[in-house]
Order: sequence, then structure tokens, then C-alpha cells
Amino acid sequence: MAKVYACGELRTENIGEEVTVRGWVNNRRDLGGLIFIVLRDRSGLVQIAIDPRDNEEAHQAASDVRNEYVLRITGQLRQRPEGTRNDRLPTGQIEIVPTKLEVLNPAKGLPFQVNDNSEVDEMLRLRYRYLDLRRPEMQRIIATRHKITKFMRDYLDERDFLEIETPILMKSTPEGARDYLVPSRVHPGEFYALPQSPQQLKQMLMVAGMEKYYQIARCFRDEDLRADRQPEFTQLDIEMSFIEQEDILSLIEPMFIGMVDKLGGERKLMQQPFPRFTYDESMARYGNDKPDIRFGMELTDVSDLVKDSGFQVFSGAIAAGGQVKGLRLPGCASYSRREIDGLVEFVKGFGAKGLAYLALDKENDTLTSKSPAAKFFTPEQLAGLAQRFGAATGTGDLLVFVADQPAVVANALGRLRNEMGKRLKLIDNNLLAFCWVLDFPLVEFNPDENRWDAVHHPFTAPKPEHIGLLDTDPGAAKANAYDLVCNGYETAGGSIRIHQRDVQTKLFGLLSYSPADAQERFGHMLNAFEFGAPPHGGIAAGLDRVVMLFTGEDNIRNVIAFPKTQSATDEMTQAPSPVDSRQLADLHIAIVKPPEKK
RNA sequence: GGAGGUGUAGCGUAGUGGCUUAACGCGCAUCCCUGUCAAGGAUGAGACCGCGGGUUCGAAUCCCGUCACCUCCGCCA
Repeated sequence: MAKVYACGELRTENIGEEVTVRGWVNNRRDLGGLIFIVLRDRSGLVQIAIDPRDNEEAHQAASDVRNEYVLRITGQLRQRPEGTRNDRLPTGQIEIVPTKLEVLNPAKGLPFQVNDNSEVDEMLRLRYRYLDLRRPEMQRIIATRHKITKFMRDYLDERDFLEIETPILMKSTPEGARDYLVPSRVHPGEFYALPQSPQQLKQMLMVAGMEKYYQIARCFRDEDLRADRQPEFTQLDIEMSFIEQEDILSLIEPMFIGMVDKLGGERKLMQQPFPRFTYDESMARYGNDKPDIRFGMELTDVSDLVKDSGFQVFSGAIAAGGQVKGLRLPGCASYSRREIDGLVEFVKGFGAKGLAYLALDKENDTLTSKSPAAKFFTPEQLAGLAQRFGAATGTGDLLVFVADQPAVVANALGRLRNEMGKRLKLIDNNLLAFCWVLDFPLVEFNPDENRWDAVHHPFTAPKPEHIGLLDTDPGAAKANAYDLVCNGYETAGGSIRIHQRDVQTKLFGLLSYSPADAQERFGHMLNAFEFGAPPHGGIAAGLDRVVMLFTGEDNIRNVIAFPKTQSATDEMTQAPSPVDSRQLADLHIAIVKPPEKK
């Protein structure tokens, strides 16, 4: 009886054995007499050599075989003849001489080639995803995804966590993202919602005394898609009782360090322990709360240097309570007027009124007349500005400035920083640069609704020493909330939760829920907190983004087996689709079509 | 809700107002070929240029609309 092997695992040690392999025809080379078939399975490729003088029946069968036929081959494993070995293939020293070649299933002509890496229109790949996933590159990604979740499960299992499933049919609490709704047949006019995250359930599990919970949880949000956002996605969801912020950080950080070590491949950690920034510090230095620290080029505050200058754009903004910050763009003093205009348009797209600039020109070692703003400053002021950026004149760098309210300055320059980091190739793509962002504000004012909104979610605990601020200056209160950031992506986020009913009630009040409203939406939580809720907290890591980071993919669809298109459709199954009227009747649903667009 | 990009044989591309009977590579089909490995050689089939209007003597090419996909803004507690 022949032993069954995976195609890619056969080696010279197996020479002489009678082996069976199963797989897909990667390609076929018919030399007239000899036919070579390269058979592929998940493990790799192996060559089948079919000589009509050895086995006429197998040769006949091999003549009719085409790409992607499914075969089972039994035969003798032998060393390839001298001079015909292929060092580029792990199985290149050996080949199978079949005694039996069975076609388990033929395949018709393919919509695209599976056996090469050429670019194929993505819609076509998604429509025939089962073929796309046969390509080695996709198999590698899906396998890496598995290894990552396996690593997470092992890591948490070793630390005494329980993996607990929470329901997919849940109560709608339309605060954050739009919910996906599921109509109830048994309760006419009522709906379940698919969970945006298992947040409330995992807190209930803490009240239930589970102490250490995790779940590889599917989450659903009915919002528009992006290259890194799908309507359904997966997160590693964790919650622990009797812990403080530091316990979560020191649980998660070693997990990612170990994971990079084991599964990162070419990708290496930039730095460990992970640097920690407060939210305020991150906003000040990087212009956002998810800094890409693979490169420098930090935002630099020059407000003090320019507040009394004759340059009205700067002094006026500061007088109005704003600030002036800048970036030093290395080597960009030579930018043409047109290129600089491009930068101006870029920041205007993010709310800035404009972009002032000073060129640290190379030729004459002075700030050149190419900078219209230069004439408003004394030579001493100009030198002071250059010095603030750590730059001497003559470096060929370009200083760019935005003057506005702090939020606008941060957004415009933060976006420009990321853009220029890419454009100037300041980023090493083999680095994984993790950092923690801590001390988020608890709430922020929503001027449109004239109320305070939770920055994280309404269950996040304020720092104990800031509870008093909830009455006096809510915007100044910091939360025990933390994000893990990697390469500019928010990779994980969590917080210490409120576990006391009076604090939770107070916060709901601050967030403008009436007591009745709070009871209707979150009564189960308020009730639970009255029955001995332990202090607890947790974190959730976006699995899809982690896989993107570990595989170097820049698109979330490539790390999901069956993703949705940008309009949230499934190209393969053509979901969503109409349902028949009987199904609708069962659900007490009537369709009101939107008016015909003219 | 908004902005931009793309759409040409099965696949990837070229062609951007007449030289086009739409070209090239891969794939596919037929034939030749017994050591290939991106096999090679020969022959051949395959496209109303996303769809609908319009401008023009003439449109794959210009204009308008529309659809699909992609990227981004808004949105994503």
C-alpha cells in the first residue's frame, strides 16, 4: 500500500518509496513522448514524469489532463536524472513515475490563471474566490492568519483565559456605528442587531465571575468601507477582572512581541518595550492618536517665535487662540512652485486655510525669496525658526507651517506628515513599530448635538482622580483608556471599565441619556452592577489589521477569505439579494423602495 | 452623501479623432516534438473597445448620462 504524502513534502530521503499524492494540475509540459505534470497542493509542488514506455495507460490519461484537473497519482519516487534537477524547487531533486494516474475531477477553462502571480482584476478574483485562494500567495496569507489566531489562543490559554462565545443576535443600541438589523419572526416589528463588538456581554461575563475571558469575535458595523475596513471583521476580544491598566498592557505587549518573533518573517520589531505616549503628547508630536513612529519628522510648535511677527497669518491665528506648527520636509527646498501648491491643496483638503513655507536653500545658505512669507521675518527670527527645527540653513529642507486652532493644525499636519513620510520614502516597510497611546480624554464635546460624547465608549472609567472633573470640566477628564498602535494603524484599544452603578449613572447623565433612556438601553448593565460587579477592564485587537501588518498587505480584503466589495456586496454569492414575498410576510416586513432616481 | 481613478478577446496590456480589417504577451485549440521545469516550434479560433445617448464626413479615442470596481473625504462610540 503506497503511503500518502503532501506534494511539497517529498524529498530525496523518500527515494524508492511507493507514494500517493493528490492535488491540482499546476501545469503540464507535453514533450511529445514524455509528459511532465506539476501537481500542486497546499504544501507545494511536485513533478510527475510520465514516459509512455513505462506506462502507456498513464501516458494516455496524462495526455488528456489540463490545468487545475484534480488528480490522484500513485507511483515510484525516484531521483531525477543528472542534469535535470531543479534547485529552485524544494522537490526539485525528485519526481514521481506513476503506476496509476486517476482523474478525480476535470476542470474547464479558467477565468484567470491560477499558476502565476500576474495581476488580475480584483472583482474577478472575488467572483471566483475559490480559484483565487488556490494561488500560493493567498494560501500563505490564510495560513498566517490561522497561525496568528492559534498563537493568540495558546498564549491566552496558558494564562488561564476561557474562550467564551457570545450571541450574534443581540439588542440594538444605536450609539456608535449603524447596526445591522435582523427582523424577528416571533416578535412582529422587533429586531435583533448584530453586535458591533461583544463589549457589554464580556462585561456581563466579568460580573458572572469568569475572571479571564477571550474570544475571536466577529463584529458588524454598517458603515462605508475602506481599504482597511470591512462591514464584518474579527477582533481578539479580551476582558479581565481585578486588574488595572498596567495588567492589560503587560499582557498584550509580550503577546505581540512573541508573535512578531515567531510569525513576523522578514518583519522585525522597531523597538521594545513599546514606547508609550499620552494622547496629548501623540496629538502634539504626530497630529493624531495613532502615530506612525517608523519615521521622525515630528510636528514642531513655533507659536512663541512668531506670535509677535508681522506675518498676520501667524500672529492673527495665535491671537485668536490658535497655534502655529510646522514640519521640516527633508530635501524639499528644491520643490517647484507647482509641487508646493500641491502640498497647499493637500492640507486645505483637511481643513487648513493654507500652508506657509520657508526654504532652507542649498545654494546661498539663506532662507530664499522663494518663500513669500520670509519677508515678514527678521533674519534673527528666521534663524530662530530654523534652529527650532534643528536645521541649519543650507540643508535643502523645506519648512512648512499651518496656523489655526489646535485640532485643525494637528489634523492637517498629521495627514501631511504621513503623506510625506510615504512620498519621501522615509518608511522601512520591514519594521513593525508598536507604541501605546494612553490617557485618552473621557468625553469630547459634540457641538452639532450640543452634548458630550464618549471618546471610547460609555462604559470607560475615568481616572479615579478625575471623577471630580465630571462636574466641573468634563473635557479635561482623562480616561483609563489605551490604544495599541502599529505603523499608524490602531491595532488594539481598550479601557478599564466602570463597575460601580453610581459612576455609570453619572456618566450616562453627562452623555445626556435620561434615566429612563439609560434604563431602556443599558438597564441590564446597571442592574448587573448592583450584584457585586468586580473591577474589570479589557482590550480588543483588530485581527484583520494584525494579519495585514504581519503579511505586508495594504488591503484588508486580501487577508479575509471571502471579503465584501466597497459597496458591501459579495461578488461570489451576489449577496445581498432580494428575498421572496413569503419570507418577507413571515417577518412582517414590507419593502418601501426609494424613489426612482431621475 | 461627496471627490478622484479605472473599464479594450478568457487574463494582462497597447492604441487617445482617419495610417485599425483594433495590436502584443499569456491562456485556449490543432499539429510536430522523449528530460522539460515560464518547455520549444508551427497553425488557428477568440473583441460589436462596460452600457445608453450625443458631437463629427468619420469615435475605442471628444462630450453628457449611467453601471461596476478601486482609493479617499464624510461616516466608523
